[in-house]
Amino acid sequence: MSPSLPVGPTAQTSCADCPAALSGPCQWFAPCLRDKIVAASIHRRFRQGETILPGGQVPARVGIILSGLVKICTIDEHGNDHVLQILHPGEMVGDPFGASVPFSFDAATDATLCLTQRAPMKEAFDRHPDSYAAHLRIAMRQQLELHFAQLSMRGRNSLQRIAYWISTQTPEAGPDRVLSVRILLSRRDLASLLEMTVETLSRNLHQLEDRGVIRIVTPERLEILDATRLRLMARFQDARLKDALQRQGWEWGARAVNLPRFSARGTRADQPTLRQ
Amino acid sequence: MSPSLPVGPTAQTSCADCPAALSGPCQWFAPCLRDKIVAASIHRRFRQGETILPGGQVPARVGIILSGLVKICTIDEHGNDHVLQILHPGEMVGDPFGASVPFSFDAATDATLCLTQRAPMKEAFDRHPDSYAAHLRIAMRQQLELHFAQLSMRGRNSLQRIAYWISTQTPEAGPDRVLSVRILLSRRDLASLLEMTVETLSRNLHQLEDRGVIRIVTPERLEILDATRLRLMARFQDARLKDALQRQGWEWGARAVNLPRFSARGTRADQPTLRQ
DNA sequence: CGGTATTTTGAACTATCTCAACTGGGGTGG
DNA sequence: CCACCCCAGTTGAGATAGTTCAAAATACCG
Repeated sequence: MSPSLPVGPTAQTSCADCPAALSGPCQWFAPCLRDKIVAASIHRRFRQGETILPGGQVPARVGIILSGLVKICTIDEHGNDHVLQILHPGEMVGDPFGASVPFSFDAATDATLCLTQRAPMKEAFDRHPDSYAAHLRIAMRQQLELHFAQLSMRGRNSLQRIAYWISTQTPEAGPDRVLSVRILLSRRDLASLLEMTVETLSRNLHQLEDRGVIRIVTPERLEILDATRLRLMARFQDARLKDALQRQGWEWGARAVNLPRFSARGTRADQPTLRQ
Repeated sequence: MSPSLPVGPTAQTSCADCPAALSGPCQWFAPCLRDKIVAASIHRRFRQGETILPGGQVPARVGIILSGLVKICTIDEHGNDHVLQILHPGEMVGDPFGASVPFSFDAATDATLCLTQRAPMKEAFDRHPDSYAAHLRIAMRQQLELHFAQLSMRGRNSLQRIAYWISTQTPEAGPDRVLSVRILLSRRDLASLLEMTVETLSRNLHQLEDRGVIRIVTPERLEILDATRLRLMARFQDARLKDALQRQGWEWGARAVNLPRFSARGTRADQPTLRQ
């Protein structure tokens, strides 16, 4: 078993169709290190509702989601839990550096995870400082996603939030090119994620149906009849964001918007930052 | 100017009382690199409401907040902006690795920032891979804070949210040991941050006063009369979280809570993860 | 089929928003 | 110096989205 072989025999079967193979941490490491990690990995199936990692724990392993959905949730003092975020295949459960997160990670659907011992992974990180940068990028991206999720709630009513959520789901194109979305989450989880009661969720879904935007085939299967109107209702801001990304060449403090009463006051003296 | 000198003459005045001196990125680097960065830094004052960094820009500099508060905000299509997060002295504005963030950073109060050219800082990061780890830790902490902020909204009514916000502020002990809080944010910003209108904010503050929990000395100065009741109203979960952190020795999938219909079904066959 | 869990519907209730008017302090200009 | 203005903050009253509680309907599974 020479260390130059990319993957060992056990790994070959495991990693061939791994959704994290391209995005996850496994590919940051040199083959020899990767082998070690793979050797320390196990696949494990979790049933819907099962707790994968309870809050406040520092687990001996980190997990990468292979299939299914994982919900980050917190249980308040009344026993009702709030879904904060949904994690998809390829994303990580648990911090590889051993930080304890005070939220519980539960299987939102039946799910399989690739569990890796944290110790060898930590070692691999230390030997490959580059991997820190890679992991950092991912962390920043997740934070950005969180900000967006937060944004998708602000100033939106329940109908708009559902419309938004549906339009973020990647639809499957059916036989006659009808776009359909499968709701993998239970009504309870989805309602909690979208900050509303199951009742309003149900009512609003049917309101969307009444307005001819979607069709509820079965409770877990929707057809999107009017994608444009759906996005309008969701107040999708793609356009605005793209615009923002295109404006270039900004410098610090070059523009002041939203001036309250200071507009006329104050010295415009020191503007040390323009150019370079 | 030998590279072994910890700080150059310009820096000495600047960095002596820097709030980021202990927590910020400056202290991750070796003195010689730090000098270079300090040489490329400028202090700059921003007035309340001034835009420090508009959304979607990749600035040539990153800033560290020295004093004042910075709001991360986004302007929706109707022109009203939503405050997503408040940054405090010591925290960073702009990504040192040049990621463009689609949110605008505005001065919530008059504020001073230490602006550093991104290029030399990036260089310092690359030469000191350890600094990646340090920065990663900070990123994770910020993400955790975000999750908490999100949590502080869920399932809470406006009164509870204000109570929560007040109890997160660090109070100053007055002369006769009366705890007082200075509200640096405008009502508009605070209301936006807490997801309510200025009217409800005002009403709820006065309701807290009527209930004898706080006293509104001036619109921007509160006295906390009953800290215990305030925390109760805020539904502070410190206790629960501490509990969670104390439970140790957890392993993956050892416990299943919240079992829906799968409780009786399914094989309990493969539990490959216990011990080690 | 029969029992159970989930989803949907209904109707009363309530927190929050909206719109509009009022207040008071600080700065401005006569 | 005083009157005025302007704006942030406060208060009031009506409108409404969303909750709550309760019950019916549907889907799921042995």
